[in-house]
Amino acid sequence: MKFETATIKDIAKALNLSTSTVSRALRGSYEISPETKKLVLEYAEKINYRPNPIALSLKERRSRAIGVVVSEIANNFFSQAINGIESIAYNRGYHVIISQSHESQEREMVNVQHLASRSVDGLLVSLSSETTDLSHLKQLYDKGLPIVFFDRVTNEIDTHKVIANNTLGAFHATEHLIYNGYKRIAHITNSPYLSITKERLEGYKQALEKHNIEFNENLVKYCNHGGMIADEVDEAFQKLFSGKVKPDAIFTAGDRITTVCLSYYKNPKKKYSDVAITGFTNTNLADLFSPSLTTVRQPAFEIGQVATELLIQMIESKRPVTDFETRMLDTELIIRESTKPR
Amino acid sequence: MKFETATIKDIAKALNLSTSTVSRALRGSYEISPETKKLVLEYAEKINYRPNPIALSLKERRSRAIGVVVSEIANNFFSQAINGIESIAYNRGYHVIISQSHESQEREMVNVQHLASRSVDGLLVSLSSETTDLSHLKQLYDKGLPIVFFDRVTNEIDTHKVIANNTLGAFHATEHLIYNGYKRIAHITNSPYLSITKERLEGYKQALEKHNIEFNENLVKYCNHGGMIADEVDEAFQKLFSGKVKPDAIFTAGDRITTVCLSYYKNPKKKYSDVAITGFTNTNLADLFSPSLTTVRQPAFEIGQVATELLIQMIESKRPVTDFETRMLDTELIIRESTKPR
DNA sequence: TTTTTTTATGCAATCGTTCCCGACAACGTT
DNA sequence: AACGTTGTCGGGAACGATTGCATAAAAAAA
Repeated sequence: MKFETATIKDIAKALNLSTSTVSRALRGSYEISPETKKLVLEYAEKINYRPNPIALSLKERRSRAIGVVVSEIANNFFSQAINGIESIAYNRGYHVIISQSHESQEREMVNVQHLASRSVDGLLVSLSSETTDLSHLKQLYDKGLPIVFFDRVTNEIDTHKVIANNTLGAFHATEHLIYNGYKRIAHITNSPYLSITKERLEGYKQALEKHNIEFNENLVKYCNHGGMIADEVDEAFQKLFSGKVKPDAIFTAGDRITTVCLSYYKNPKKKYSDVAITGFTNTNLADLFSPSLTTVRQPAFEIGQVATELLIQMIESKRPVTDFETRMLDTELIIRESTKPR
Repeated sequence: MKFETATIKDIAKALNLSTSTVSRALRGSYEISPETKKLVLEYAEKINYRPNPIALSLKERRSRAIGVVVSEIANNFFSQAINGIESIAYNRGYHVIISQSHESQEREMVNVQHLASRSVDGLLVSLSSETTDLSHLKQLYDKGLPIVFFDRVTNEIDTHKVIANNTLGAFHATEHLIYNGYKRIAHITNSPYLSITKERLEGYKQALEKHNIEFNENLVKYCNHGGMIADEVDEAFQKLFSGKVKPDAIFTAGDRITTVCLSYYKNPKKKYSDVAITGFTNTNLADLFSPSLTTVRQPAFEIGQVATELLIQMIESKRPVTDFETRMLDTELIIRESTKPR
């Protein structure tokens, strides 16, 4: 099945003009006489002419499209960030092409390759939890493809980065637990490769240190796929509560981990009602859980916006950008029942 | 900032061959001698040559991209459906470009225009709740752009459609409420323009009729933006409970409406504990609510898959497709606490 | 009337790729 | 020796749009 659109040639033929004249008339060039211009414009309108963006891309060597690579759009943080990305991109005349890595380095590489090779003008990337090898991105970046990282960033590539203040967010959440009397605070977190994991762990440690609570390695559990595989969260949870020293609070890092944890937490057989729980998540259903969930909320929409602005700035810059910044946006601790003093 | 990639010309020049020979060697044409082929292939590999998809699109008059138009990716149903779409599309070598209408006819039109004009080979559409005028889609469809509707469909365009069995799903949910002793069952639903609204209302009515409960117009409230604007759900809720005959159960249609309703339902000031609640939603957090929520779950992933298969079939068909089908997939009623007998 | 200037238009190259032809060896057949 | 095959390869035209340059006709200046 083929889909035929009117081209500049059709107009030229119909009006007995050359394609150049039509092209210029369409773009309102002063060289074209008002009558011809009017003729062309009216005919173009009549047959509903639209310039072929693909031909334009080829000519101008740009596609006016930006690629987004995230792990899962079903994750609240990312769907909100994408809304932020779109809000800026569409206003500036850019398409947004979204692809998901599903936390797999393999799929991330394939998607990036797919998006690159001149079909996008720039990339907005949040790394998968599996990613340790950045050569696929580095190669493209070195060739001149603008890339901005957001949320899950890397130090291996020197470019703009936009992140939440994860360390401070984790610090506040942990300190909040401490203030409410909790002492054995477990931390279930994402893959240790991720920047967000390191930053949040750091905040967690800082809060413990400030309040003279000794850091206990055994209270930190890593879920290498960010909770995408429920089993790994299950295992982390089991291990935490099968040890000698059971935690009296859980601090989770990551949307998926938080909700999956909550479902174990609500296990009807075992009672965890003495255990406090809080975590990073951007769900807007936290009020509806029982107990309602204390959350660390990231400014996802704004992160998406800022990252997009920086990327478009890079794309449209005449000279290579060499001065890079890392924008950090504050998180918000929303206190609800799940962390109240017992 | 510009991003340079190696082209077939670079290879030709380096190897002192013509572009045609290089092109043929790369595609493994039998006309090229094994030695030349090897030479070209090795050099291409060395400089990491990737064919320019834009040039290919222009030449082949197809982009190997399909456009998706949904109201909100943050909606669980849609993000799951998109996963289904992707799973098929990527395997068949198609890109997926997602755009959101945010329940606005205006934005839907802009996005569709943007996606069309030869930059996508076909469209997967779920209409916005505001859409009454389909001329933008009709025009493109008549020109030969393959379109498949899913979830929120229309009769005005004769093409493939993929939907959940909304009528039966609504019927089962309503009947379940009736079996559990509820009699004054309210129905809070989406915009009356939408196919899903009509179908679910129909199922609701059928269940009432079967059990000899008179249909009461006042128990049905419409939220014209599918719950995107919390106020309209608020109003619907208020009206239902300010009347003389208060409902003893609520049946909601739509992800957003269901969760927003739940938050009013959990209003700490007013007590709705006698009121049962259930609705269409694809959240996987229903277990975590309090009370845990009885839901009608749609096979979102499968709907996305089937729609994509049908679309690609249309795109790749040599002759215009004239035989259209409407695939209907079963929903699943998952019974939890929120509808238990009181 | 002739020359210069202005105005309006067309030609052709370009972007990267494919593919229809045509070119031209090195054969084998008559 | 003349011709047809076969195997390799290059030339060049597309695909749709833009744009520098050339050029025709018309208008203005000489």
